[in-house]
Amino acid sequence: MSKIIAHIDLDAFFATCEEIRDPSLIGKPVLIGHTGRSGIVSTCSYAARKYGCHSGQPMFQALQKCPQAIVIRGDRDYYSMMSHSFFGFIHGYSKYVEGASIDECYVDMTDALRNVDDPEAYFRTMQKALLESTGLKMSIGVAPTRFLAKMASDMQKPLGLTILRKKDISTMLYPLPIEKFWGIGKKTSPKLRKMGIETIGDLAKRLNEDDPILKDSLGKFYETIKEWVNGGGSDEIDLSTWDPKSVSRGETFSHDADLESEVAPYIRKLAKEVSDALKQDKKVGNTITLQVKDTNFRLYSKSVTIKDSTDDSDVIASRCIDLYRENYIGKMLRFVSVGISKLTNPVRQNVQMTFWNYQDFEEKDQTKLLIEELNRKADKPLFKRGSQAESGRKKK
DNA sequence: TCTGGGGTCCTAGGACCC
DNA sequence: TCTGGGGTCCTAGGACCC
Repeated sequence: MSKIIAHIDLDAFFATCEEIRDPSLIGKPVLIGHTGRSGIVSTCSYAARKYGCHSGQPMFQALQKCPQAIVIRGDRDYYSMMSHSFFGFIHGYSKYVEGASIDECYVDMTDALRNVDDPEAYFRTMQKALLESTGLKMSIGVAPTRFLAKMASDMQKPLGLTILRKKDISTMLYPLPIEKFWGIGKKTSPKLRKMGIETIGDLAKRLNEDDPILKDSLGKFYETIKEWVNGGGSDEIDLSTWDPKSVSRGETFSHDADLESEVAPYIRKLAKEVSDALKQDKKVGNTITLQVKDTNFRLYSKSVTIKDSTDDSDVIASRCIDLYRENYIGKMLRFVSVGISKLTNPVRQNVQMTFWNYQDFEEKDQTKLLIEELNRKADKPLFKRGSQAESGRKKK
């Protein structure tokens, strides 16, 4: 018995939030984003889309297409508050909700629909209830797997409802152009087109023929999507709360720069923001990454792994400035970002605490006894090949 | 026409250890 | 003196998504 997975996506979320706050905007072309140097459209209303505006577009270009558009900078705090009410609303229908971004989620509706005769009517009522209570519009894709639900929610918008059953894959999914496939973007799709793959159906055919050339160019993704196009793949909802694996902040300069004296203040400011974010999340990290973009948009990335994990803004900034200095390329740059990864929770430092105790014992010449004791207590040996003990000993 | 900023995951080569 | 394979970690870069 297959599950019923819904992928729910809010339509033109940021723009709709603005319409809710200021109803005079309803029906007008609205662009969310900033107008400054290299500003882009992050979302736009459906009225603006009629003029050829779309997200990711440079702002000046959107304004050329639609000069009368209303530009709004955007208000992350307000949008995240609206996002909370959306997630609260969805939780009223199912406890199996996985947030995929600020405006989209996967929901296991199997239990919720157990005694429902007309699922379509049920989802329509749900859409209406959200619209009436918050003003938000959602498009829903319903399918037996996450992938199919995601593809389905995009088939009709706004306020769309698409039910995609396994038996309908060949008529509903296969005719779509390859660019619509989730996970195949602007680099891979032209490659596939060169191989004669123009639709998702073409891709499915080649996958099922076990095309070795295709396999070679897709790597690990090959096996995954082979399942997907045949109606397989995950139908699990991950209920764990989001646990960031990296934190970064970046900024485009007000004018191109290359001198350390110009770049370093940006690095310090961004390092402070990264540090604040780490502290708020109660995390520390030990791989520090500096990224810069040159004027040709080439991205360079340099990183260093430090021994002691940190959340300190001075440590992060000085490591990044070192990286900048060591790798100075003498090119004009337009963007810099500071990031940290290999994050851990410093609360979980029991292992280290035990280790300090271990040092006390060491002085009493009971090292071996204690290591044995610790290893007995832990599922796995705490000290692998003595390496952890080595690095810890130097700490003093 | 000239392209933001925040993330995730994958790949591939080199160092080092056993 | 020449030989090997596997595992893990680090680094850089790339593709993709929202």
